[in-house]
Amino acid sequence: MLRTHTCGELRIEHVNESVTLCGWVQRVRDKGGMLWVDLRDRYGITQLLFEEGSTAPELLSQARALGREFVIKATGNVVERFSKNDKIPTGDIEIRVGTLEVLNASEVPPFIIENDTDGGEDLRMKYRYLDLRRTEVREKLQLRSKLAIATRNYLANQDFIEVETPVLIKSTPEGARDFVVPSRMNQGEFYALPQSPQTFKQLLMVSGFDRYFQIVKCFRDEDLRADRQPEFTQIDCEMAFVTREDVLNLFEGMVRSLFKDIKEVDLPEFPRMTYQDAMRLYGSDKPDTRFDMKFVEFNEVAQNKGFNVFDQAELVVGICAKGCAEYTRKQLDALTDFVRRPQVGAKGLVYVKCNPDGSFKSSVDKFYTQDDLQSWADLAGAEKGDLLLVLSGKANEARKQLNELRLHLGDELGLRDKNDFSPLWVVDFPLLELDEETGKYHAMHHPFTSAKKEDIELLDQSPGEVRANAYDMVINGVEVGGGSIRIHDKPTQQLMFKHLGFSEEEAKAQFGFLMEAFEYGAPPHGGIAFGFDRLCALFGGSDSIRDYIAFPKNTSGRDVMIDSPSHVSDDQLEELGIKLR
RNA sequence: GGAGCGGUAGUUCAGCUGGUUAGAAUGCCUGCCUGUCACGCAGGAGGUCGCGGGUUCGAGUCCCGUCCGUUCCGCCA
Repeated sequence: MLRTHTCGELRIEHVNESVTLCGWVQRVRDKGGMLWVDLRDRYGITQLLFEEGSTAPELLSQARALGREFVIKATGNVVERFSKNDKIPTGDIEIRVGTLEVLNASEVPPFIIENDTDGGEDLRMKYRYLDLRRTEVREKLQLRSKLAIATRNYLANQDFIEVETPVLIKSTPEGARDFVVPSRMNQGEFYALPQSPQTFKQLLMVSGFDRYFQIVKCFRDEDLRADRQPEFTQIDCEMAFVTREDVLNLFEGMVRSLFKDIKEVDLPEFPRMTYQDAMRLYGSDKPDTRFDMKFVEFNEVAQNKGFNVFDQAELVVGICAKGCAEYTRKQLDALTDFVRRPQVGAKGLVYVKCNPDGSFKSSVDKFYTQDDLQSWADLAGAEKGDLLLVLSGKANEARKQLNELRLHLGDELGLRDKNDFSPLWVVDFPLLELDEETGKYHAMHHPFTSAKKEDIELLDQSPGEVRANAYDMVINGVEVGGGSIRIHDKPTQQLMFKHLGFSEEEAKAQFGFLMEAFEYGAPPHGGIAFGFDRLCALFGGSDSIRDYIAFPKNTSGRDVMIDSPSHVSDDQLEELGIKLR
């Protein structure tokens, strides 16, 4: 070992010990007769001292030549500081250096490697290895590591077996675009990288593994977002001989245990909300339940009073913002502008101020009497001092728009505290979703999801109404995980493929192996997969998952550090039998 | 594929209605300083205003195109 201690562990009781530390020069403070060096490693910072008179002149000039991020080894005595620093754990002591060795010099870094960095996102990504030296970023990866280890421990204690599944698999047309890998030995053919190990974990159930999990990389070739990377990590889980309740209970237990162990947070019991209720009350299948502001439908009281916009709308829906009656014209205009942005797409926004004196002031006073507005307020449970905000239009669109407004208001009113955690299960998702462009139905979750028994007969008549045995875990409006009870017999799976528009041949070509496996004693099974990166970001209180990934990609899917993707040589293409346009 | 915002010193940014030599902070370099810890003080170096075209007597500033970054919509079984 080059060192006797780390830069984070020396305390007052180590005084008079001779120690050797290694690390990076964070900063040099030259006070003329005295000179200090902040020496940093991942454990902390320890101050080195050089002093005119007591430090040898050669050593002093050696220290003066140090620059930021030099890697050095320093040996000396631990001494009590003359003036202490209570901001750092090692602030009571410093090292009076006797010998100094530069292990490696450093160029001046392109940005300052401190928590309060001056580096922009782009630059930090290009020099990610420097960015990772910053405590703030390092701690996020440490959190990730702790979460992964705690997850493994929890599941191992529950008799889960971790199994690795292949990364070079088969492309399928359903769902997200696949990343594709050409095969040299089978020219003209391609592997695909898995979007999830879905079929493999189901086959493991057929194999009798009973309880499987894997913390596994998955890949989707779709456009990126702050919470979406082309390669991401799932906690992928599957169990045999279980009901939906078994799955929900076990993984609610897991997440509760993670919060307890890592954040010392006791989560409440996770309420269950149907998809239908989630959409009706929050306009979202992943409602942020940290704050209330549930939707109120005003059709009964607002229609047929002569206000054309509402009269012609399928749905008139609003929210009650507590204590916001004092919003100024400017603030209301800003909210209107917010919902009219193309990303939200509402035509307008109606407000009703419930004044402290019991009167009402609204943007539609021309059409509604004070009594009318009183009935709105009654319906919404609005009190004096509250503000009603109302949208209208086609039901689905109006709900979606109001959801955006609700979240925006939640932010504005400080109702979305990062240290609050409000979990729930959203259950009974629709099995199928109508694709407006093609007019065809596709699986909302995936084609292996089973339908609720009582809904199966609707499959032919009104496929859109069939509910699935599918569930999402939602915390603070983030879809943390999702899963389902699967189909485990061939006829049902065949029926499902038929409804998704697969011909028998297509179904067999793509998933024949799975259906064949179902003929050899497949047990009933179901599971769940958690977005591990999102879970980490949630624990860390971030909206972006990027800092929880050691080497993430930018929004164009590029790694700007190694500069990938990149062209390959003509020889490589030749070998693969690929010709570029 | 679409929309918004951004691109000016190593870095983070300012730069008004187009007008002389493009600024600040920080970092970097030099000097001074014996208790600093965001040390302080004095001085200095540092710019293809993303790129291309246009309007104009004159463009960092206005217009068009393009590239890059970022946020969102579409997309994400």
